[in-house]
Formats: sequence, C-alpha cells, structure tokens
Amino acid sequence: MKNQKRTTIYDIAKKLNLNASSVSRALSNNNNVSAATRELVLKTAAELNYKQNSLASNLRRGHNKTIGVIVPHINQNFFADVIAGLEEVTYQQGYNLIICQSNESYTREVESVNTLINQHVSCIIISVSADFEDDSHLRNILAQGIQLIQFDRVADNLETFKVVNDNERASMEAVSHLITQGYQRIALLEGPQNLNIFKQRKDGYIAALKKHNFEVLPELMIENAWTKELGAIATRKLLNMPMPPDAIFASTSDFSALGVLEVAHKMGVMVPEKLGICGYSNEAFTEITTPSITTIDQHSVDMGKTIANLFFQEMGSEKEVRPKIVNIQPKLIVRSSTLKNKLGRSVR
Amino acid sequence: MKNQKRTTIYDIAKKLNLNASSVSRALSNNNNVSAATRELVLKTAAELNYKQNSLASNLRRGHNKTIGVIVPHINQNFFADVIAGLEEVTYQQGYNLIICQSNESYTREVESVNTLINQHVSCIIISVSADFEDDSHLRNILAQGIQLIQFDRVADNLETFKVVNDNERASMEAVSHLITQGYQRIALLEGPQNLNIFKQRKDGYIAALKKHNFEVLPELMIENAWTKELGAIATRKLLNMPMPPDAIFASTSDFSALGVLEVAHKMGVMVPEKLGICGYSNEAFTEITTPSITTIDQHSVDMGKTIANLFFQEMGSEKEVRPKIVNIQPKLIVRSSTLKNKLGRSVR
DNA sequence: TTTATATTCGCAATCGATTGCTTAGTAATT
DNA sequence: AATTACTAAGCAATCGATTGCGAATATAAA
Repeated sequence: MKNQKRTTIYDIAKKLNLNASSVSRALSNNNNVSAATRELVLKTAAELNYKQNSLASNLRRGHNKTIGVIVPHINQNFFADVIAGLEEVTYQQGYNLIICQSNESYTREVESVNTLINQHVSCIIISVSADFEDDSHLRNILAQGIQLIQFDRVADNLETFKVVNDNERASMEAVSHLITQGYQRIALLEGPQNLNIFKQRKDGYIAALKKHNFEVLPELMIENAWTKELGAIATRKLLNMPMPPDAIFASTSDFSALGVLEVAHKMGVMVPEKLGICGYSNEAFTEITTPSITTIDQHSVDMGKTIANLFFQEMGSEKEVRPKIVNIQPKLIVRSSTLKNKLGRSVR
Repeated sequence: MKNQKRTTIYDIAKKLNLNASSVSRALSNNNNVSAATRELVLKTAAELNYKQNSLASNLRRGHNKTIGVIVPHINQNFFADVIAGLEEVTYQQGYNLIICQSNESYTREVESVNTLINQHVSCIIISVSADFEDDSHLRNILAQGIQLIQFDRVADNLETFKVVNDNERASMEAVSHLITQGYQRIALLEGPQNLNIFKQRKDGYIAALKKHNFEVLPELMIENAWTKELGAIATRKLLNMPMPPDAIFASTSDFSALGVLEVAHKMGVMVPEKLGICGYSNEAFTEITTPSITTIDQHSVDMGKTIANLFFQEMGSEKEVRPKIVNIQPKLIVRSSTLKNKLGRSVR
C-alpha cells in the first residue's frame, strides 16, 4: 500500500505512443491537440485512474490554488462561521483552504505564517491573536508576494485589505438602545484593549453616553471581563456597589453576558426590570436563555464570503489595487433582556 | 508586488560560491557539510529572507506533510471541536490541515476527495455526508496509497482505520437513566437511518427498553427529527397523542432536544415532572436552558487528538498495520431535564 | 613520506506537469 | 504544381529542492 506508483502523464503517453506534452495539453483542454487524441487521452486517463499531481503543476506554474487561514481558535462560533463562509466561496473557485489556529499565541501565529509562506499559498487570511506583538510577520507575507487579508481583529497601522465589523457603531447602537429603554447607569465589560475591536466597542459605548449627555464613569467600566467566569466576577462586583448599575453591556461576548445573567439570577436581580443585559456576537444560545439576551449579530458566515469575494474580485486583477477596507454593519438583535419598557417580552 | 522572485537555494549558492546541493544539505541539517559552511548558509538565508518552497520539496520527496479533512459542516460544534483537536496535534508534528466541507452532499464529498488526492496529502480524515451513496471514492483514496481514517459517521463495510463513539452504549445508558428516573413511555427522535451512528443510537434505545422489559412501540419512534424545527414538529405530534410519552430522547442532537423543550414550554408541559428530555452532543447551550438539558458528551476535541495520534503512531510505522477501530466512550451528562426523582434541580 | 580513511562538496538526475519553440504533415490558395 | 497557412505533435527546458555518486581535499595511520 505504501509508496506505490501513481500513474503520471508519462504512463499515459507511453501507452498511447505520445509525448507527455500532448497528454498534458489534452488534459488541460488546450486547443493544440486533435479531438481524436484528446478523446483517447481522456479515456486512458480514466482507465489508468490518473490523478493530476498538483504539487508538480503548482511548482511549474508558480502558484498554488490554496488559501491559508489563521484564526485564534477554529472552534469558536464566530471563526467557525467565517471559515464556513470562506470555504463555500473558495470551493466554487477550485481553491482549497489550509487552516491554522494560533491559540491566541503570537509565536504560533508567526510560525503558521511561515509554513503558509512555504506552502506558496496565494493568499493569507488572518485574524490576529490576543497577544499580538508586532506586524513584521505580516509584512513578510507581503514581501513574499502573497496577498493578505485581515479580518475582524486587524493590525491598525498596517495597510492591507481588511474586512471588519463596524464595532464602534454597533456598540453605540446597543448602548443607545439601553438608554432609550430607560436604563440610567450602564456598565461596560471590556475585552483586552490591545485588540482594536475591543477598543472600538469601548469607544462606541463612550460615544453613546456622551451623545445622550450621560456621565462616563470609570468605575462602571470593567477591564478584561471577556469570559463567562470573568463576566460573572465583574457582575458580582458591580451589583454589590453602593450605586450599582441598572444595565450591563457585555461588549466582549455573549459568554460574558451569560455570566452576568447567571449572577443576576443567583442574586435575585430581575432581568430586564432591574438589570438590562446586552451581549455581543449572537451566539445560538442567546435566543433560548430566560430571558433571551439582546445581542449583536456580526453576519459571520457572510463575512467569510465577503472576504473570499474580495480576494477573487479585487485582488485577482492584474493591476495593482489599493488596499480596501470593507466595513460590515453588525445588527442589533433586541431580545427580552433589555426590554424594560415593553414588558411581557413578546419580542423574539 | 505581483509575481516577484523569491529567493531560492540557488540564490544563496551563487552568493556564496557554493553548489545548491550544499545549501540544501546545510539547511536540512544534513551532516555532509562542514560546520563553517552551514553557519554561512544559515546566515545568508536569513539575510536574503529565504523561505523554503514546500511544493518543490514535496514533489521531490514524494510526500506532503499535509492532511486532508472532510466534514459535512465546519461550523457545527462537534466537527469544529474535532478539527481543533486534530490541528492541535498535527501542528506539533509540523503537518498542515486542508479542510473541506461536503455540505452533506455526496457529489461535493467525491470532488473534495479528488482534490485532496491531487494535492498528494498523506492522509484523508473523513466523516461522510448524510446522502452518502457508495464508498468507491474512499476505496480510491486507498488505491492511491493515501492513508484513510474515518470518524464518527463511517462506512460500515469498508475496512479502514476508524475512530467512533460507542453510540449504542451511550444511547442505552441514556434510556436506562430515563427508566431509572421513573419515566414509563419513552419516545425516540431518530436521525437519517442511512447513517450508521443514528442506527446505532436507535439500537441502543431498543436494547435498553428490552432490557427493562419495556414494550418497543413504533408510534413512539419518529423518523428524521434531527433539527430544532423537526424536533418541535415531532414533539407536538407526540404530545397530542391519546397516550403521550412522558419522556423524549432526542438521539439526533441537542438542537432537536431544544425544539422539544420549546414546545413543552408552549404547551405548558412541565419539564422534568411531566416530560423528561435527553439530547445528544453536549452543546454549550444545554447547560443554560431552563431546565438544563441532560445530554451525552462525545469528547469531540479529544476525538480529534485521538485521530491525529492514530495517524502518527500506528500508520507512521513502515510495516503494514491492520486497520484498527478506536471506540470512544461518550459520557452521559445528567442535568435537570430528566431529574424527575430528585426535584429541586440541584444538580448541575 | 606514503597510504588509507574520512570529510566536504560538486555534478547531474530526479520528482511530474507545463510551455515556448521546432518540425512534420495536411489543407488551402494562387 | 508550387507556395503559403495552419494544425498537430514532439523536443527540451523549466519550476526548486533533494540525493546518489564520485571527485577533491583534509586528516589520520603506517
């Protein structure tokens, strides 16, 4: 079974008393072969169970119909969805995806970039890790003549194609919604501020408060509360304050919003009456908690498709194209956890 | 930016007045080079920002440190987790993953197999699509000398390495648990029976009933109820029967269990008092529904790791190894939705 | 000093497919 | 009949790294 010979175009050529070049041309639908020999070649190729060796073909042609993807974790919903969207489009174009996960580690991210460069991928699509340090490895991608698209978490001062969510606007919209619902003291759970997406969400929160002439209170902004557990801890602290917040915007993820909800339940704080809760990401479970959680949908599968289309449309053209930034508008999904005004929770 | 020249070993060789073979040997830590030249080569390689061309290397050496993975959907938790586990191990061995999704389509599955064969991957890891027709494409993988590991959904009559869950046992355990809790009429939501995993779960259900001398009632076994919507429809039908079930085992997925739960809520049927519910897969949300849902954990990340280890350990050896089947024991996670006996739902 | 052994390195073929160029053969044109 | 135009197919180089073999040089042994 091991290392057996696979049929090559030479095998086909020999069998038909042809030259390998003719076989190659026949298989690639090149017009420099007669219809008769093409037929013959295709027939014997099928008979001998010939499979093209993409390695050889790619080496010769100098490019690889393969796209590399680097994400922090493959099995986080957002990234899994983006990859699913990517695959959908790239598959149709005959491209393959090589997937790497950085595990939020900068070292691994750099290593992954290097293997992808070695593989001669046509494009690298990346969402940088949480302990992102500097962008030399990304610059190296460009230096090797490989296309680069950053998405979601992007290195701000590196000019490349980018597909991002308008985090600031979404965040602003969410907080405005809370204010409209009558919440007065709105707390924020923040993510690591070295990632631009979390900074933008914080900015949106602050902008919304200012717009409505609310005071921006540092004690209501909790750093690094981006897991369910950290969200729970932060909530306990917030609700035990002398003047506790009456709403919490878990800007990091729905998981931290879930932590908020659980603590509220345990402490007997009514949601949404006494505490409004808003998450981020529109994870499947936000629809089915009691009460269901208001959140922000990032159109993740579409994001994947957008990224892929960007590659095939914009970057496929021969002329040098200026890096473009695509801003996807996330959508606020209002559910029961913030509907203080219209009780009865009829909205789904 | 486009099509620029990348540095090759020839560039390094020329600069150092060496032959490319020496450069190659130096870079590959071959002992047939002096320490001095190795130093020199490594230094200039770094200076010139040399990156190995894996295409050329793989072509010459006849193998590709790449593993192909084909799953129905990348963004289903179970598969995403398995892939994450796979990546974890393969990364450490310097292997890359090429990911394809079949979208439950047989045609796409066959096409994906073909591209992976063309790519000369060392191994193909597959969980077959729902409309799996025949295994000729899988046999073709073996015929091309490529390793093959099937997991979860496997083609029964093809002898290859397999990593599966003991679905029948898990299913039996779940139903036995329901019986122990005092449920008397236990319904089953089935998945497509052309997939062996769903057949096994049904077998486990029947075996448990028989073991406890319960009657096996065809009217309580609902076919193809494997999404949330189909689960809901089935539940409505079941609960409107003259003699409705007092427990439903959604053997297909937690999503269908969720459909059951929602219908129960709407119809005012108390869970777990009047209706016990058990799902399958241990999706994240099962922990946080009200009541939380009893389910079965498949150790999905570990499964991925097991598969990868199987490849590196068993199949790496030169001697022909007999295909081996690894059976992973899923774990019943008892939560509130089936705790009729001990009310108060103190268990998490 | 001479012979034997070990190191280090170059030469050239190889992996399989592609492609520019050339040649042979056929058809069309005058 | 002769020249031109065109088609079909072969030749050989190429992509970049690897590797068996042999040559040259250095080192050790006699």
